[in-house]
Amino acid sequence: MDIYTDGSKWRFLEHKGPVFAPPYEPLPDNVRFFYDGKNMKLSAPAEEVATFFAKMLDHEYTTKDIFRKNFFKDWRKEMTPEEKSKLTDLNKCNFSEMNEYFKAQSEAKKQMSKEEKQKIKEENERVLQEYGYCIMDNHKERIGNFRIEPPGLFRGRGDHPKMGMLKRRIRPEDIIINCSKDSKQPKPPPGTRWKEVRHDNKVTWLVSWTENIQGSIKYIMLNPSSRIKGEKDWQKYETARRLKKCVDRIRAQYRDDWKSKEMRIRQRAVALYFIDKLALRAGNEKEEGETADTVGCCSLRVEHIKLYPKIDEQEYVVEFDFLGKDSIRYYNKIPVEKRVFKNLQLFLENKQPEDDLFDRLNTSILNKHLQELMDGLTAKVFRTYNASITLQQQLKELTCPDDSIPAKILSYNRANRAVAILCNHQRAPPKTFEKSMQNLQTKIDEKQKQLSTARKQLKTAKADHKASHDDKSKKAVEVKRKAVQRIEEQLMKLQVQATDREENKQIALGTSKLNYLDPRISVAWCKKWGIPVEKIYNKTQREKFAWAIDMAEDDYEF
DNA sequence: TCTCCGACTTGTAGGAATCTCA
DNA sequence: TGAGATTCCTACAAGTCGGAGA
Repeated sequence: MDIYTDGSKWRFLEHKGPVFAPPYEPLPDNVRFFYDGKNMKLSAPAEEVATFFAKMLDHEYTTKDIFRKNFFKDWRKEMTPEEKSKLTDLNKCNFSEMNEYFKAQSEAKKQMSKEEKQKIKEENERVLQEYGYCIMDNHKERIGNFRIEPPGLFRGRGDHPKMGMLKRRIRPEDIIINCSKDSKQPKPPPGTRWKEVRHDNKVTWLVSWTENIQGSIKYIMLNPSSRIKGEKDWQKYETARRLKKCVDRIRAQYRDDWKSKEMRIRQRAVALYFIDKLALRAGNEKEEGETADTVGCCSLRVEHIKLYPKIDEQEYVVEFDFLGKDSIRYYNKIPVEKRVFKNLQLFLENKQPEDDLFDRLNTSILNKHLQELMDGLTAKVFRTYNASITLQQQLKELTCPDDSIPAKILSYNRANRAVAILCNHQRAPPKTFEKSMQNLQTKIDEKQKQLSTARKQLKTAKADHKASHDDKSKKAVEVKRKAVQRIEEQLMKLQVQATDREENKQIALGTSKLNYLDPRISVAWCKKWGIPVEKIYNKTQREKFAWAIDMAEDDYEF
């Protein structure tokens, strides 16, 4: 599928390098910091780190012990010896003037005149034009993230042991540039130099640096609309379609393996069943103490499942309760085949809650096995496959040919939602959720009042007509009848909207749409039912899925 | 076989931009 | 016309997976 057969990703690559975070601007003298009630002027490096904390004062993070502890430890490293000896207790630090200053700043920004805002916009556009594009082979391509991450306090998700640590400022000396030999090399800012300039066309990134919290590498890569990303995306869905062709065979095989004499094979087969049926992630091992304690399928522990031989009229029920990626809770209670249940009981024997459920299995073993079953098959392909096939099935099931366009779009959202639920894509309910539901309810109530008034009027009109039997009263009845009908429709629409919103309260549709659903299914559906593709994909999404919009006809089958 | 690292995909939060309605 | 609601978009964290090296 790659355009080059030797594993190289490009022949020519030219870009302008990254945009660095603006330098620190010291606070004006009237913005004070207090320690133990006393005003204290901080050195510039200490002040900068203090402002990171001050900006977050309203955030829950700053109330967490680990965050405070990590922050204070790293902050002290930036202090002068004098500051270090004075500032020994974070609880005695008063950042409130700083906090108010930044709030005022952002307020002022909002209040800027149209002209000032326009000027900023133009400057941003200029930077985008200069740094936001590169030439890869014969195309000008949009770069994804050409700005280097500014310094700040690390915000890990969930119970992250490193939250609050200082993310240091990235300098040109930290930066590795990747471009082709025959290109015009990006220049480092005056008086600085790059860490390295290399010409590696086996990778797709343009710029990289090592981040100081986990020691991992960060990259600048191309935008999803680029050829290189689009082709990879297409390839991903083609792999999932190949799985469709052999999934029955694979399922039969793992069901058979539930009976294996070998423990490792039974574990592998049960894990694969979960990955297939429940769309669980693979679950790599993680270094303890370096990250939040989260798991996927292969790293599930005894404490994450409960077995019920019989509960609520159902037999062989497994209850899952664990924190997955981004510390999102996965909770599910499902009946499984008797064999799976018996195997799980076996796996649990003589184990402590913190022991691995699949002690003879890891992602590398599982993926090696999958590779043997199908070329290019890995655990995550099941998620892609099951998501896409579910969308296709649901669309078939839910779309009514006679429905209006809004009703069809509602069906699309419901199909999308089924996938999001399968993949456990949750979101925090929007802060304004209750209020917006209330507003909608008010509208519904008003509509209902309107309806009952209209119905009364219809009744009166009917009575009038019965009494007079003239044409005029007959027409009046018709008019009122139409009015009732119209209001009924409007009411139904509002109610559907309310249901849709309620159902979507804790579900995030974006991730599945962007990463799991073969866009050709959606494009074909749009073409088949005459729905403008803009109703399904916004501008960015259409750019990302341009390849699919070009490619798919109305009869496309995943 | 195990560990570590590099490259790349997937994921949510939150701010910016845009829309909607009084 | 401006505030609040909603949608879009970016930032960047957190996964997956393959391969090198011991």
